[in-house]
Amino acid sequence: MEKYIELLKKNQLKITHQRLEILKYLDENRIHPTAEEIYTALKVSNPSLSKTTVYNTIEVLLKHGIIQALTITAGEKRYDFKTRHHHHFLCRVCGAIIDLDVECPYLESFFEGEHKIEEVHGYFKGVCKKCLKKQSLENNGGE
Amino acid sequence: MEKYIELLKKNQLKITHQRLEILKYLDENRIHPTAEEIYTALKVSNPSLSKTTVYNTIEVLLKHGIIQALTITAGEKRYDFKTRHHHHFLCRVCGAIIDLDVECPYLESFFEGEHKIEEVHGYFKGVCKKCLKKQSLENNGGE
DNA sequence: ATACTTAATTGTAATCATTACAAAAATTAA
DNA sequence: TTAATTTTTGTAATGATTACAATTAAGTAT
Repeated sequence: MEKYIELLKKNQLKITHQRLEILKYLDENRIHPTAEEIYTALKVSNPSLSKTTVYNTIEVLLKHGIIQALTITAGEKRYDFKTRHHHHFLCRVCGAIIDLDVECPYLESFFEGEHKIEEVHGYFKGVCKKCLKKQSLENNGGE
Repeated sequence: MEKYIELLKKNQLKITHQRLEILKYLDENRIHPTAEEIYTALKVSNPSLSKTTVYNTIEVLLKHGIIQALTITAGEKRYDFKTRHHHHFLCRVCGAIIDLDVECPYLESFFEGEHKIEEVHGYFKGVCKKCLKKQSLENNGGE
């Protein structure tokens, strides 16, 4: 828990029980959860937790660049600890969002003298490795 | 208007006044509008138009691959005539969404034996060329 | 440790985009 | 033109997010 206290201190944010819990959850559950998912998961052990607190905390963490928002699925935002740059893959079968370590090596050169790029988001959609394997087993193993 | 009739016929869709208007609007206004924007724009000349019709039509056009959805801005979906593959740039100053003709040449090789990629979305956020120019004029021209 | 000041948390209500649904109207084929 | 089937329409419901005011907690000085 000490690391989350340090993280908040470093950003001159007040250390509250709720913020620590949310940071811990995001750190230990790299599943790009929605606000709802964070709320539901933490409500169990923190019954007094309010959904508004989750939204407030997310907003503060975003503002300080501690987390980042994903808009890969429309109609809901998902959140991610900010680490090195990476892309995301959404599996349409199991719904998992998987981090991808691909990066286009010539990105910079594309924008010489053009727009100023501040954020790069790469989203891929399809079927993940695990679901592909499951499908192929079903097809071959079928009677 | 003949081209939109052909497009609907080719997809075995019923030719209705509303569908033709929506197709025409999307074709002539390549601004990646939201359902709301389409509705507001067409309501002027088609007062009987219902928002539900816009959503219904969008769904049908999506299903037939005539248009595609963008989730670059969270909380709302945006729609785009499906053309050759391209990425998108969102200007945080003027809000414009600009089509980009960049594509990563090594994309395919990244996924050898991995997940099955069905959609590729590249989103960039920052400040567009036009807004950059405006900003630099303001800075230099200011007394 | 106590009191004070300020900021965070909470719960409820409001908002915005989208979806569900049933009745009315329009399209297409005979 | 008529009949069968879809589409359109308007209203109501849903789901995520935001606004807001009262309560509570954190941090600082005493």
